[in-house]
Amino acid sequence: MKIERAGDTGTIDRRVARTRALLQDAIIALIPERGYAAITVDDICRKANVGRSTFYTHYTDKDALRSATLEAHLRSLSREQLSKEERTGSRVFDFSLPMFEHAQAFRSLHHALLASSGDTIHDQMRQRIQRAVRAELSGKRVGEAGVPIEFAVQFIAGAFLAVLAWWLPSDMKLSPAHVDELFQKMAGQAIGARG
Amino acid sequence: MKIERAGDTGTIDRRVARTRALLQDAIIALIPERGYAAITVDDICRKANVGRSTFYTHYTDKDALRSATLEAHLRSLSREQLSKEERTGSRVFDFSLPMFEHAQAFRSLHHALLASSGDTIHDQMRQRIQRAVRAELSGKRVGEAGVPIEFAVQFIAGAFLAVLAWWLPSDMKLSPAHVDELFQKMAGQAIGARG
DNA sequence: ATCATACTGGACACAACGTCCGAAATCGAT
DNA sequence: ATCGATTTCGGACGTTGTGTCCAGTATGAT
Repeated sequence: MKIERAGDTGTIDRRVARTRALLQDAIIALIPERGYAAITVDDICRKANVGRSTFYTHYTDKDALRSATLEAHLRSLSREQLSKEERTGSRVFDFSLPMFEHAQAFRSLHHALLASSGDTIHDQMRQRIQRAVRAELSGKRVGEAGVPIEFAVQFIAGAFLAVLAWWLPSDMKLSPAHVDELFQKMAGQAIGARG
Repeated sequence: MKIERAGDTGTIDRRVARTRALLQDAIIALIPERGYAAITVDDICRKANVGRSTFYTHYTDKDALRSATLEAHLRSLSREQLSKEERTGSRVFDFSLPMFEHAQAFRSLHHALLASSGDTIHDQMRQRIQRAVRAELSGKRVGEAGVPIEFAVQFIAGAFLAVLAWWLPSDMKLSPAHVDELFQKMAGQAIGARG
């Protein structure tokens, strides 16, 4: 599978393509090693065998490189999806399977971009929520079984955090009780609780 | 409501308590202004009217301060929860309502700690997923209604990302198809789709 | 072969970090 | 009120990483 890299629009000097590919590969290789936050531009350049000044002719930032790398891969993913005919069967969401498959194929990439984001805060908060969910879920048996408890924990905790983050800056048009009601409803249905 | 701050164990010199409180308040006030990543230790100290060298006698890092601040608030939250008797009614999860309420009361704190995490990657990825979910959800009408579509989008997208992030580093004992099946099941139930 | 373009490597100023110290201020206890 | 212990202050220091610039060299396109 050929990965298109950021900036492939139109004809491009081979040197440019080469340099960008080297840099993108380098940052992906580096992130699992020491975590994104700890990486310096110099690290990337040494790994890629590219002059540091060259880096700045392509990307303004470490962030810019990361962003471009992610974008390129997501683009190639969408393209794959479009080429396949979508066989919507009993499934509800079509986007997820291709994503899981792509994640498996480009494991190190996804791992680099998702897991070790170096975001301590989110991790701290997330662990707290996960513990709470796990505690409540271990009592009730989950759904009609077949769903590993840890999967359900991740599912619910992730949903909760997303909802919370969405609700917070929204001027709180919904009351806490109302948001909670919505969350309870969807979460309860998700784990197959009898309402 | 009195917030316990990190390090309140035992008797503490007033100066220490004062300094830590000032620093914690400062970082919370600062994060919404320019985003966590852009804040420097010097910024925090100026905002708090605390000498920069003093900062380092209490926290090793900007991260350490942030972490301690979050930890202190979460502790105070758990304490509240314990003091109230838990009236488990038809609700499935007990942790969520207190969390939503706390989030409303300490809005700026939560907003500071959750929303503007400065994590460009997650945001980029998340927006992509949200778009996909929104597209698929706008077709099918959500559940038995009553649930705003955007709420459902956040819920599902958050759950998906959490599951993906959990599955990735787990050596992939589950196949993509299997993980997807689990996800489809819970997500489908969550939006009240007939299986 | 020639020209345009990209890469190099080193120098530069700058910003922020984390450490250290003596002097001043503040606390807790007598 | 006094005194010893502790904390805070402010400033200086070396270090690291950033982003810019330039002149010289290498490489691709035609």
